[in-house]
Amino acid sequence: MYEQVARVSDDVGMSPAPLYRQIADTMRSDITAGRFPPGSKLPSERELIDRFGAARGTVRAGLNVLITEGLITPAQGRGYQVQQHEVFTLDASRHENLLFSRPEDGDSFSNDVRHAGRAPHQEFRVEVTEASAEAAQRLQIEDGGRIVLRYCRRFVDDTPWSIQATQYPQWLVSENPRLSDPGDVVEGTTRYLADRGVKQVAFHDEWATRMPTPDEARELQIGPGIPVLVWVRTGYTSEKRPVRRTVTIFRGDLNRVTYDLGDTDALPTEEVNAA
Amino acid sequence: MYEQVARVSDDVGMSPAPLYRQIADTMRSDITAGRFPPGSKLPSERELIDRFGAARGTVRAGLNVLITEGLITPAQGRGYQVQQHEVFTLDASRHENLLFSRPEDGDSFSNDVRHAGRAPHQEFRVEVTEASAEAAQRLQIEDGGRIVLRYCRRFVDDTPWSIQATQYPQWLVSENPRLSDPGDVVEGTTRYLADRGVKQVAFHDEWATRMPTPDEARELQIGPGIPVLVWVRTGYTSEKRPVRRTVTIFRGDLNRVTYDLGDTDALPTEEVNAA
DNA sequence: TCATTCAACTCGTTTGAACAAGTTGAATGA
DNA sequence: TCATTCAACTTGTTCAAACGAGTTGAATGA
Repeated sequence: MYEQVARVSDDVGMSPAPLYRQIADTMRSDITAGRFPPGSKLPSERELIDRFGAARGTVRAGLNVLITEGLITPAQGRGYQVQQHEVFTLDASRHENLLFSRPEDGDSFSNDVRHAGRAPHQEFRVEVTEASAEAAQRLQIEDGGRIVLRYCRRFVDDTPWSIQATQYPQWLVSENPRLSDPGDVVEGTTRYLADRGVKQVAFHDEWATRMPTPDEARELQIGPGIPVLVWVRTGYTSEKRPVRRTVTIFRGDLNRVTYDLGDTDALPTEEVNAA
Repeated sequence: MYEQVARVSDDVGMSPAPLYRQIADTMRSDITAGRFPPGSKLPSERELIDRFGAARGTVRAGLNVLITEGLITPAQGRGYQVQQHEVFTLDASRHENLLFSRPEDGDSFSNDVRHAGRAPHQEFRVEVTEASAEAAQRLQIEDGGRIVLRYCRRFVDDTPWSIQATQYPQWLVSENPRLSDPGDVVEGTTRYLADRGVKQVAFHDEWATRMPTPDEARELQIGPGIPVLVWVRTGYTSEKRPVRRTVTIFRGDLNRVTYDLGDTDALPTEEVNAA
């Protein structure tokens, strides 16, 4: 009976929200209502100061809320712009079928991106290090054993997309030297290994999200308010032997992941999964 | 030839990093180096003002960087505390085997949480609405058709863990009325449906990350710097018929997800996957 | 002993000012 | 015409001051 009264007192009886939050709330609903569509420019701080009758610091505090929510991006000299994302979807469960793809198709990233009509680009770097305790455990090698780290930073149309670090145990690299080739392995490393008899028949995937470290934010060119997706895939051979551990950091605003599970015949043949 | 000179000028020749960023960088490395372990308190603003010789606003700007990185949390009157996470791992691929579990085990959430020695708690709410265009398409019903929305907010030891909204097409609820029961379906709704002949044999999962909306931040009790994981699972029967679409919002700092793919016999039997 | 009060601490909000630095487009001059 | 300059914008950084509001523990008093 007093439900509505209680609600009202939640709003009215409480001390009013601080001004900077009112500014944030107002601008947020203006954005989500479409009055400032993605890619458009917000009013300048000067205009907002006049509109809300607030000091500059207060206006900036309000805008900062929206920045940390990933809604807007500031640019010195140019104003604030509403974020516009273009989402790329990765089908992680399809990747287990990668071994059956044709070798001339190239690696799956370039493949997917080109299929979407975009231009892929990759940078590689290879390092040899000692395995950390965790890496050693996951790759089932002795503590402090050698591993080869294969870094890869990926771009789509020159926009940084993901950074990847794959750990291979030394014994595997010795038998498959192209893994330590700092250049691209055109057909993809998984395919390369499979062709040489090291078939990954099972994967353990882990997904998490967090804010990027400063290094990651720099490499992926993302500012505050944009989280990253962290993907850790461990690949196993049929002898239960782990052969690689890949850590991929995705820009959270640009990427989605899908898994198809169970009797895939029961799934719609043509997933019309527009975001 | 001038490569190195350019590099040096990037570091030395450039104007020094602004003071608030120096403060952020210093405090960040203090934290990551373990000088302020998780759960410990940072020096007060007053102390940092003295240590860095900066104005209070500048110190706060520095700390704000760490807040939006999810590293620290401020509390009025109590100071800044280094974040401490306790991560809960959800095995999403195991859930496809849920139908073969024993009915008396209860739903999988309560199950998992109790298995970890924690106290689960759930709140339910049910609504009947018209399907949005997207919902109608995904659930393969006519546009504007009725759907039943089943909300669930989950807690672990009274900490908000996730909020979930499941859409069921009206025809399914008519045949299985307990779906519109605002209370808990003890054995889990998937199990309940399976027992009544509606077996979900395939799933399409989508994962994404973003910053929470203000509503989500309130419901999950998370502040700036903590992203959410968004999980959308669509369940299909063997007749290729979608029967539900579940959207789950997880606190990103508390949750991890795993998938086991491929020939699971090749995976280590006892996953010692400590974070 | 025990509950209360309250001073001294903490962070939260807001103002106003000043200068630095990046961007843009119009005016300028070759 | 075309490149340059520069004024007038934009956001970025920093300072100083004041008051509000939550927390804590020691002093106080019953």
